[in-house]
Amino acid sequence: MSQTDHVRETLKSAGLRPTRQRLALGGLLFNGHDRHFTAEQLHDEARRGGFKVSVATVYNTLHQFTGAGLLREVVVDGSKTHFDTNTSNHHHFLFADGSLMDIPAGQMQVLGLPEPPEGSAVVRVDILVRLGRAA
Amino acid sequence: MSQTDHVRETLKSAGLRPTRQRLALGGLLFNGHDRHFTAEQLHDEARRGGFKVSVATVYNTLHQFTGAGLLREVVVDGSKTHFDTNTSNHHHFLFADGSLMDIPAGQMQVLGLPEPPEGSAVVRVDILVRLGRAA
DNA sequence: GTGTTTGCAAAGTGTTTGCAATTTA
DNA sequence: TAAATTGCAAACACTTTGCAAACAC
Repeated sequence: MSQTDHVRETLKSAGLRPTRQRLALGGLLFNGHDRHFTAEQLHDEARRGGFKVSVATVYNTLHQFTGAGLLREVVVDGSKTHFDTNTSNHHHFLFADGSLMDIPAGQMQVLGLPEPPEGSAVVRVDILVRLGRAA
Repeated sequence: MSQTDHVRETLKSAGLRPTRQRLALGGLLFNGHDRHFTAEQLHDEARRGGFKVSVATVYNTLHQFTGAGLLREVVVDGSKTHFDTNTSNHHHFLFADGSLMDIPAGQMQVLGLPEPPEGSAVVRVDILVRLGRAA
């Protein structure tokens, strides 16, 4: 199965029409490698690769992908929104330069988490490990 | 010691001049209760209390307070910046309505955190427990 | 064909900045 | 009086929206 077919298949199973733009952006994202990126980075990458996409479409597409469970948003600071192609349960290292690295949740465990207040339930636990230069 | 004197003292020990604006905003914040708020909320609160401060000054002041270690920023989503008067080591519950509640770090422990990559060191670990309505 | 998607530019948020006027020490 | 701080409005960065044209099925 070609890479294009794989993306086409991914979109179809997510209920998204395989438009030219979605195929192009999906081709950059769903290639087997986990990656972290912002809308701007993906837009730049697409244009450098010769694909003409508007910023608005990149944003729309990323939100559609996220809504379809193909991407996850990662909140690391107030400015840009970061997306992650790894949608499984995991956490992150945040490097001093702003880049991210996944930490598989499997090897981690949080002890002592208090019960959430009456009427609420835990939806997700996000752990962000902020890193600096070694001492 | 009056509340005003307490704020004045707090500012002085942080190396910040006790200007009218800082005293007013500090008075709203450093009253013994831990609170979470955004710049806009604090600005509204100040004006409702009859104090005229510009948005720019609220932002400047919050950043000065943060730089002086009197406040902490809490990242919960890409939109607004949240500030926290609790500067000790702790984590957060994020309710469905966007409000926050502190979780003392003392009772918590994270197991299985991998070593940070060569050349970097852990600066801080932030845990955000996202809550929804109970099932 | 018919409903969906795109692109553009304009509007919207939240936040920062430049600079003259004001205030503090 | 000298240096720090404020307020305003304009500038900013990122993101969303409205709507006609283009496209997928």
